[in-house]
Amino acid sequence: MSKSQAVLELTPVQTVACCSPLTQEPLSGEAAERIAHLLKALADPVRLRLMSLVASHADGEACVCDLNDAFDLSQPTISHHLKVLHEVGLLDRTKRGVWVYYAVRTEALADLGALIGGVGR
Amino acid sequence: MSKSQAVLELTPVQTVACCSPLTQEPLSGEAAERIAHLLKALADPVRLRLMSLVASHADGEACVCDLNDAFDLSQPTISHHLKVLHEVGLLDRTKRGVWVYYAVRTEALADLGALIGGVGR
DNA sequence: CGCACGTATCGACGCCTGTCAATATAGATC
DNA sequence: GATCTATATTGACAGGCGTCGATACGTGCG
Repeated sequence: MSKSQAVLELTPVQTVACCSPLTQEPLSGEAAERIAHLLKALADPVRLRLMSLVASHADGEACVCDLNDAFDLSQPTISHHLKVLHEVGLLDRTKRGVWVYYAVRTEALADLGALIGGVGR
Repeated sequence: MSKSQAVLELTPVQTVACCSPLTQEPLSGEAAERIAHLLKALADPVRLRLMSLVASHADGEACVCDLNDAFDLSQPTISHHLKVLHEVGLLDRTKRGVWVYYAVRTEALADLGALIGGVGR
């Protein structure tokens, strides 16, 4: 129950970044669970558009208020999707005053891409 | 209702292989739907293990009977997962006699990886 | 202090999906 | 043709997930 192991905290992406490409050797059940969890976070049209919106925004970060306007969805829904992406380590979160800015963790995306695509590192 | 447009049939991977990386420009809603559909196919622990099992099998293809044994799941369930992977174009299907062999479409996986990882082509 | 505004959390609802048992289909063998 | 084996399909059920409205939290401002 204690959350005292903060020293070893890794985001889901980080626990996966080390793995060899999908096609190199049979995946352990545990590794498969971790990767699937990560992919599920990305496997939603709204979240994909959020990632690409944030990434292609000036300065590589975007305020939630900007993102809300890009969709016909309620604000809590967008907030929910951003939380999912942040929790797996695909988005960074920064609060400045009342506004919250999200930025894409480019190296996390790259690791995931390499894992799937099977390109060496 | 007619299935007479076979000439233009593309697997989901093929309709997506052309796109620029996620981070390059904002995704259209339609493109996001297509990519999400693809990623959903891959975002399951059983299907990930199936892909890696098939890929690392001798000759790059595996018989369904081999795959069944690798899981504690019913045969219809494995068959279902293989169908999902085949339908989006990630697995090739070949029938030889009574046996069915699946093979990984490596270039499809590579395209998807590049799309996510953002590496140029 | 009190209010307005940006963002997050909560609870509920409906749909999608992974799983199974039962059954169907198709090829091989006798 | 009858039967056996490998794979696919069907229908049903439970749990997961995307969405919303309502509400809470927190920060800046008058």
